[in-house]
Amino acid sequence: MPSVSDLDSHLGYWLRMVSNAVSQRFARAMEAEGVTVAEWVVLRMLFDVDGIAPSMLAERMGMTRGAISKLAERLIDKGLVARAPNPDDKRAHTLALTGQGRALVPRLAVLADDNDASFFGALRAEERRALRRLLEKIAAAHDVKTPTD
Amino acid sequence: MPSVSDLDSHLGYWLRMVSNAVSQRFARAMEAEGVTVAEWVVLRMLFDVDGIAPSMLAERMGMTRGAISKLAERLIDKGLVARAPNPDDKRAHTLALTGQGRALVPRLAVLADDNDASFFGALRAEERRALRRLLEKIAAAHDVKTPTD
DNA sequence: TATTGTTATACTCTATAACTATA
DNA sequence: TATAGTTATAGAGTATAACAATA
Repeated sequence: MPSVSDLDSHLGYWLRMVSNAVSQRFARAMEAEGVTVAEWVVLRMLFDVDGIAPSMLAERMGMTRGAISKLAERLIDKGLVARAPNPDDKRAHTLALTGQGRALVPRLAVLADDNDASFFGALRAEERRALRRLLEKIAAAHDVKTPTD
Repeated sequence: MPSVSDLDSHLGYWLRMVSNAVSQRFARAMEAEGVTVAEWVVLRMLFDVDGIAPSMLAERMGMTRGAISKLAERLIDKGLVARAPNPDDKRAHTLALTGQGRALVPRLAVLADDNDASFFGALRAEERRALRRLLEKIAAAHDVKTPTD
């Protein structure tokens, strides 16, 4: 008979449960620094490319411009990011870290490293490499946005 | 120098990006049936254990009772789930699928199967098994809630 | 007209805490 | 007092669409 597949037969199910657990734990760790996971990603990207248009950020993060606007607003309120007009195109803006934001990123990076280490420490180094490779393969096949695009 | 680790050096980052992509795609597919991903999980669980207390459901899904109440309310409004008083303990309730809910689950299961197949079809069968095993290992090490607990 | 960015609106997910009824 | 469940409140994440300014 064509019966109903089990919930846990779906890889998507496992992926979601594990990913949510990792993210929730990370979010808790970053609460002490007053930052959310999505905010961390923005800060980390700005750390590298300092000075980028909101639309570019949206493109790289796979989000809409509206969502980026909201994120940026919160980071500006927190004094971590600054928004500047673009002299060449008066419609355009540029987002960049403030000194405070730039100083915060390394501290957050430590939390990210720690969280990763403690969570994926359940795997051997070889298994971690395998997981990484599998995730990258799926991402590549489905145009999942990645920070190095 | 003790510089800042790259975003994509974190497994948690990749996991989140891929998981979000899978879930978003699944959510889109189920929109046509008027159901969300969280609702699907509840329906699928009720399909097996028909007749369960909200508190048990919360336990199994790793959610709070408040969150389950809200989910249940929506499913009741949609006519997919029924809430009944428990005669033995007048504080307690029981959640169960309606006929309509029970009829819907197999259709949703097909969508879940299709989504899984199309997303993880980028991997060979052997790789899918490996991914599954790695995720289960992490889940086991961190008390991530699973449907078969 | 098209594009950049913001703002308004809306909905899901989730958590905490207050509350009600019962034990 | 403790427990089962609901309800209230709040914030994060996300999307769509309307809007303003500029190109």
